Amino acid sequence: MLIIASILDIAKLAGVSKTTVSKVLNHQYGVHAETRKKVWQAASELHYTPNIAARALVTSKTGVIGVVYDSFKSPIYTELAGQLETWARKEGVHLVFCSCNQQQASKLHYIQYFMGGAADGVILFGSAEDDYPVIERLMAVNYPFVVIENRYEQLQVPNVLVDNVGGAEQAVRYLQELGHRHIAHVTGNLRHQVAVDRCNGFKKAMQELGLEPASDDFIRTDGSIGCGLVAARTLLERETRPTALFVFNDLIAYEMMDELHRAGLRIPEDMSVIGFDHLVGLLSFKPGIHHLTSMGQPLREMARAAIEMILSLVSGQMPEPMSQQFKPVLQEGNTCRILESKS
Amino acid sequence: MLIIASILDIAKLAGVSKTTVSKVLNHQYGVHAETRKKVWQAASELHYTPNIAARALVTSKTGVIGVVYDSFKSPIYTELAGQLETWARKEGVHLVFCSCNQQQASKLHYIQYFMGGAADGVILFGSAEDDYPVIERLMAVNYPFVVIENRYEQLQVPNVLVDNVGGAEQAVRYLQELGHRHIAHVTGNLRHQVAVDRCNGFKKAMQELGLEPASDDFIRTDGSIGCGLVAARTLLERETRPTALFVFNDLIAYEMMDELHRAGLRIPEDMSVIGFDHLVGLLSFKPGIHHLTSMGQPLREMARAAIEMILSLVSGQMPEPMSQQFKPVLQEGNTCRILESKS
DNA sequence: TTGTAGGCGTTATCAC
DNA sequence: GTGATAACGCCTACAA
Repeated sequence: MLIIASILDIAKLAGVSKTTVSKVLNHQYGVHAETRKKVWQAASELHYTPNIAARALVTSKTGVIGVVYDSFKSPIYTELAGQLETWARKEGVHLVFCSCNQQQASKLHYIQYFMGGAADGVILFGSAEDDYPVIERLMAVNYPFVVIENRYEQLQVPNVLVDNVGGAEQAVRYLQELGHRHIAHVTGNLRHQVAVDRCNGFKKAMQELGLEPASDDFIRTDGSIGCGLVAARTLLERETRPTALFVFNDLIAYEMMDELHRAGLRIPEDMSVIGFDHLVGLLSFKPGIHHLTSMGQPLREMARAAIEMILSLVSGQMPEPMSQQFKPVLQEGNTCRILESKS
Repeated sequence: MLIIASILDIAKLAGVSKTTVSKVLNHQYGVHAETRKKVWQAASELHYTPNIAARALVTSKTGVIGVVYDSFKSPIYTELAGQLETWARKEGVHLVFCSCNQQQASKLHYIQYFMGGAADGVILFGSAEDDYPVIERLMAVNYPFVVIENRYEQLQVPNVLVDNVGGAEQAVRYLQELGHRHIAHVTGNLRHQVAVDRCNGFKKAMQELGLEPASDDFIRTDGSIGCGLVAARTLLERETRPTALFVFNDLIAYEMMDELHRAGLRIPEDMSVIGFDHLVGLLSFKPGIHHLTSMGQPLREMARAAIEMILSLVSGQMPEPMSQQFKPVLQEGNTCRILESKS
């Protein structure tokens, strides 16, 4: 049987009242040094652990922020988790994470768990458009939340985002400046706003540069593990191939390069590739050769912004500004080559 | 201001008592269909969210298990997180994760958070020897917990582990069968039991095979990101090099291969490498060439065992058996070559 | 300096 | 079928 001592137990053992114990435990003034010592003595003897559920019930504060993921699988997200941790620690709050593995029902459960007193607010990670009900729920009761990497067209919510459109444009322009004219785009899961934005950025830049992409220059994927292989095979089957690829993210890009390599294509000689995310942590242990050129996300700053926003919301203020957007930064590797003009 | 409705609010709106509302919400019998409808109506109107803190206070059950990590950085751990999720869902419980980023104080805080009513039990992830205080605390109050990938010599605790000693032995034997005689071991952080075990397995197998490793055949690392580079350089400086490496884990192995490759060594022609963990998820997007031979961990089974154990503990029974050990499985890639005997 | 009493939102017991 | 009432462990006036 669980034998967790309560304040009452301490009070009995120390021969004082509950109030006195509470005061001592919370480091408040107005208790005799002698008494204080007795209380601490009793507390440690009983291995006292405060019942935060009960405490939260009366103070309605837990000092904890919940973070809701779709999945822990994506390395860029776990990277961001580390950054969030860092800032949270600096601000003196704690973070607990959960992953709903794409199950909307689970997501709702976790949100309710947090709303119901387990956390003071939540950070929601970029996810599907099916999130509207969740968001509406949160807004209805005015529970503090911040969204990372996801926009909701009709709703004005506190969010931290990356300029995916701009980043995509920048990637295309970079390839164009290297001399590429025929550029294809490998999409992510277009049910996610992130993927839509990067795709739109690609379209926009191509149009502005007068490079009309053909319909088969959009290679669609669902962003799942292994989708890069499929995309690569699709590409390999074509009779005329682009000279460069702008790929939704680094994971897919790596998978594709792997498969293209296997088919005998050299990178960047036969195909230039630019990704998105700049997964440095992982890059460090990948056997040589390819250091993927990629649009990097300023994760540190994003994490900081998210923590600051949620904390101001928790303390009852509207964050200023309500929404922050960060610019991706091009990180050059060795997977894009200068194309000599052959025309 | 937060406006979360309570049962009392619903009761007022529906014109019934708190008790009745509670019964309806918990799907209990003995309420008129009419009344039930009214209650649900009022609940949804007020966006009712149950206060799990208050509920936990009276039922002392949350339906949630806490999982405490040292860090989310290790891919093998996030992989395991996914597996835990899967089994937890099957069993109808939810999981929340936290990472203490090597900060012992943080770890204690999270444990207390969970013990104090936020979870029914915790799963502790393989970590440092400094964990004894935490474990003792948990045992003192009889709070349900399971340890994954960590042993405590003097304490008998419910744990799920991998036969690291046996796995290391198997790796060495494999290399020996391929003809290798001079094998070096790159260690992990020897403050972790896992690293000590794999090192001991290496020693044991070498001894049994009559291959006495020299003292500089142990290349020590602290397991942190980038340590593989350092290890590789240490290796490159030596005048006589081993023909094969047994590396603590895949991450370090990849880093080393990267650096060795850069220095002009070919793998497996000039150096055979075997790792530990078999990070398949990551392997899939690594540009060709090297598919690391590695000792794989049966994560699915481990996750299942951990969930089952914690649940039986939560329900008041001792898990049977108290401790489960799983055998690593050799996964052949293309980083180990057959050594022709030159003697 | 210390103690008493009330209430946070929920569930459970037991009358009505 | 329904509704008081008491607890769970904690904090915080306020009284002694």
